[in-house]
Amino acid sequence: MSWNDERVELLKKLWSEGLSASQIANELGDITRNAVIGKVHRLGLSGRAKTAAPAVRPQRPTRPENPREQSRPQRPMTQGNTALAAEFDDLPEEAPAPQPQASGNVLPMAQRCTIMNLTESTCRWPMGEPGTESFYFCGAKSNPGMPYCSHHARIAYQPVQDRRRDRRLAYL
DNA sequence: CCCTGATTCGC
DNA sequence: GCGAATCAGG
Repeated sequence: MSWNDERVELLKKLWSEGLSASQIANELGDITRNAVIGKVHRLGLSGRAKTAAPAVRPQRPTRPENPREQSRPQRPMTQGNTALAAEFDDLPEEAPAPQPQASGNVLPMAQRCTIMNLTESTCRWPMGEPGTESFYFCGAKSNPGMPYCSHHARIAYQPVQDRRRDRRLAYL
């Protein structure tokens, strides 16, 4: 399949809505996320919702030799749109009761992810003993719609893991 | 290991 | 222009 106007338009829409490349690829069908990303770049709509400027120069270390290295002019990077209003669609009632690990040594207080530090995208896997000073949260990056990071989500939802990222595609 | 976007380059 | 392969990272 190729990029007709409809597909490009849908791509723009979904991309601006904050869907990931693979989600969009999945939606368009018969296309990979690489194709989507490539198209996005060609269309010049890359770079949405970045918090800080990483400023890492690309650098392709192991590639077939590249004779002339051209200096790259540091793109201005106009980014906005930081917040993607995330709503809790459904925190599962079948909430797993993860067993907190009672370990001897815990993170220093300064690094702990407390309830105050939790955001939409921080893993809420409890660590330490609840109700005590040693209690905190995993705090790693959680997956969209999930209260846990991918690691802990695996532990949490072992048998049934039906729901995925298809919720928002229901109306299409 | 799952995922994310970014980049390069042969086609 | 296209996108697989690759890179860098969460």
